[in-house]
Amino acid sequence: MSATGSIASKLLDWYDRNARRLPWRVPPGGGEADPYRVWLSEVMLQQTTTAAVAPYFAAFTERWPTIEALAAAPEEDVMAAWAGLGYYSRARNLVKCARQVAGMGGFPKNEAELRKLPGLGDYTAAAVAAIAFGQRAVVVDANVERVVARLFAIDEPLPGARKAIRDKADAITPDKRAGDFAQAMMDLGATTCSVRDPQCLLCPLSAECEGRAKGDPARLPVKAGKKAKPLRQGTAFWIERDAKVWLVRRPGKGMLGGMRALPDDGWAASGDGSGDAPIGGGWRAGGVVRHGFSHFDLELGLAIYAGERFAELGEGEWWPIADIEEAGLPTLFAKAARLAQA
DNA sequence: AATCCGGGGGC
DNA sequence: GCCCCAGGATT
Repeated sequence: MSATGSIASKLLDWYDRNARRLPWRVPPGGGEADPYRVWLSEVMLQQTTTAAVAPYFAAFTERWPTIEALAAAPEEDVMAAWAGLGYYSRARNLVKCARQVAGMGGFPKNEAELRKLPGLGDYTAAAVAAIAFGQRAVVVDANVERVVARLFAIDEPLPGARKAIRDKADAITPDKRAGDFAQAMMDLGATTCSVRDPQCLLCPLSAECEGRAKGDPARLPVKAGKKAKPLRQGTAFWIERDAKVWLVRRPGKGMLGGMRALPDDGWAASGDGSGDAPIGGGWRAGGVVRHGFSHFDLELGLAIYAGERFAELGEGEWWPIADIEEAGLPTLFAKAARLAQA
């Protein structure tokens, strides 16, 4: 057997004995996967840990058991159900994709067609093709990047090394059991071949691993340096009347796009907020919320309304404060709402 | 090729 | 605090 073929068979053998049990996963040898559940889980798992996804996956599949059910749901219901999971363009694309696929009578079964669907990039299209449809596809996520960079001692820093890594992943991907192979690589990267502390003594590929042979596999993959995150300041406005609070809908694109929110002063990654309140009258300081986003940190001051000029309010809705949990506020504004009621 | 886009867990 | 995570879309 060739060296690359040996890697796949050793890994699959390891997977048969050590596969993680995950809510969206069919165990090895456990039968057919449901493409809807595979797709839904893969989208939720984009840049998101399995622990964070689990409760959302349970809630979504309970509420919308099929892609037809999801396709029929109002977009705002899906957005609210996604609240707290982050990267909200995923939720908008989820609805768009569900409606498209339901209209087509089901998911396309090959990678190239899957790749055309909204919210499916190179990774997700390959993962669905392999896991849901058993197609041979080269599935490369952050786990696979790490395992492959170590296995072949690839020193070039990411993201420049992407092509070399993909080529090596292609070379070791088997024709059969491509879905199990992909999940096995991810399990290996998530458990044994972990970021800080690779457990080479437990690894089924240790004999083939060039990174281990060279010593210090934990240094791989090498990553380019990151930019410093700027600190931005902004204000959110708590306007309360008759046990209700004034909420707005954020624009469809950009930060927290399409999500329900407190009115704010236009803070952004590129600069501080204006400090301007949505209506005139008296305001008092209600404290500060600190929140980290992927590319900047935010200090969000909370201003609490003490006036009566409610007629000046523009577009929005009065939301019962007792039901604030159901408003689907992203975490930043959920924190601010808790502060306002404290 | 860079940049924008969330949030939470682990150390 | 810092790094990371079953990435995709846009520019």
